[in-house]
Amino acid sequence: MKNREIAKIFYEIADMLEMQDVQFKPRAYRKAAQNIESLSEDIEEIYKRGELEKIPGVGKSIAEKVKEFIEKGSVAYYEKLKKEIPVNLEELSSVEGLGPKMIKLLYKELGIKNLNDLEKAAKEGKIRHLKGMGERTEQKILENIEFARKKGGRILLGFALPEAMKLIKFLEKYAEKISLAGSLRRRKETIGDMDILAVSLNPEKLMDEFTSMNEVDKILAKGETKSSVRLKSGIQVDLRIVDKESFGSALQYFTGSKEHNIEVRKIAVRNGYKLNEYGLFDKKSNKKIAGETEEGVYKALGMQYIPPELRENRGEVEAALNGALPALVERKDVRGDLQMHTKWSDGANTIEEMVKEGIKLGHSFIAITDHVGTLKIAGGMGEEEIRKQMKEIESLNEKYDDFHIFHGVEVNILKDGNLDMSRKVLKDVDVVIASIHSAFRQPMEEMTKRLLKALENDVVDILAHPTARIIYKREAIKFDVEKVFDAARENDVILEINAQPDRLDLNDILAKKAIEMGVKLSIGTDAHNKETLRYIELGVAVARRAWAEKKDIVNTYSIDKLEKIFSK
DNA sequence: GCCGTTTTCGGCCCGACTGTTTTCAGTCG
Repeated sequence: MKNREIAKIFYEIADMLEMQDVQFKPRAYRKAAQNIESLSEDIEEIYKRGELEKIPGVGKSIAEKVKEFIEKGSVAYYEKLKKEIPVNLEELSSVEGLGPKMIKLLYKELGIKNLNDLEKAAKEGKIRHLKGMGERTEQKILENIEFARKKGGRILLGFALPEAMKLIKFLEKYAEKISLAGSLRRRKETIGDMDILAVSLNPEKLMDEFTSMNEVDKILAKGETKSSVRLKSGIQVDLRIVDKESFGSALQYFTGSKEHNIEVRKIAVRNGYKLNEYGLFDKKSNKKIAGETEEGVYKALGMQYIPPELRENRGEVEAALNGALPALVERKDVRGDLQMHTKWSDGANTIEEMVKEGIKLGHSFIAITDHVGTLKIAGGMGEEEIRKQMKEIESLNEKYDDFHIFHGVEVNILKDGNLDMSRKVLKDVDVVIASIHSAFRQPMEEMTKRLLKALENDVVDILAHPTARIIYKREAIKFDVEKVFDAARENDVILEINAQPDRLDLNDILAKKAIEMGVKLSIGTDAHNKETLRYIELGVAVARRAWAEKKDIVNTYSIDKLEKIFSK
């Protein structure tokens, strides 16, 4: 898929146009980039059908550039702009506080093209003499370069969420109301920073407590209504305090996404209103229509309440206007976990320990899916061990009579698409999870064939972590998504949403696509110890971001129904 | 450069904080 590549080019064009003080075009390019980036379909397919201009935000001119990129692998307009200001935009704009205007100034005056140039100039005290700059700006740049290098920016949802909850728990003592906002509340797979919103009878005290928390490494800004700190863990946290009457509109505003808010504000304008963080106002009389609750704001705009996970401008605004939002699956609908490992292979706990933890989490079933076959690193079990494990699970099922343990295995899909275990054994276990662990450097067509062969194998129930990506570490494997998802549906194979924080695979976009294609999904934590069974909530988050309803997620089914599905 | 439930031309979301300023531009969300 060239979607990301193309989106990146348009984002950069937007920045470069902004450097040249071009009006409005940057916004147009950014919008197109955002829409292309979140397409679930390969943009080349859309191009082949001649439907590029049907993508929102893509008109004649941008469609031309997409076409040019697909056909020639480059965009002349982009190359031309790059020559005018030949800097490493991605690198430089990763430094907090550096935007297009400053980057341009730094290049024009000092020839700064990348982080190294920037650091050198700052250390030599050259930046402070530029117009609009000073000593403090220079100092800040130096500090932020170091940070930009160290962190690379974003952190995983699964790591940010517990930390954020801890802060909320501490701060709520000083607040009347408090909530997460921003990308964390939307449960994006990675988080740039944490946003917290609060109402307080004693705002000053709350700000003081916030900026003096143990976790704080540095206070970046402190004001009456907004403060920012950097935690020792490197995460930036913004706290905003608003009036009680504005809490709903502020929460809506600070939850974003930015693109979602732009759409919602347009609806407001269309109705003769104005929407900002203080409330929804009648434009003429300036009378406040709503603002205390988010629900009230959406309602006043004639929309259904939109759950935060959907607020990505992927069609939710239109759906909410039409009363057509999905009834999203909830954590409480999920009755069990469909992938985990124990001491039988590479896990840390026994089956019984996993059962007990599952019960604690409110599950009524789990699937034990240890590695089998020649995947020796993961302690793959042989045929005899599988039979022994079967006996242990049988007796545990008798012991815990309100709880059910499915006996499963996770089997490797070999390079040729065959499974790494004899069919005879696989037929005897309850549930077979197939997955790719060694991706080689297979071309897309071969990878597609490999997956299709596995999906067509009648013993396979679930395809786990289908793209095998590791966030920020390993690229997703490339395959023909349409063909593979079609085959999953036709062969009644469930696709997994793997809930490991660095996997989240399928991701929200692909999972949404799978649902649209009629494929069923499962959530598996892939836990290798009992503590990480709690990652189930990350899987639910991805499902919700994928617009999944209860019926789309098999973890919500009864044990009987699952047994039938697995014995297909 | 895109778009249309007033529009095929004339609009395009809105406000806080910072650092430099003495009234504001740039950045961020």
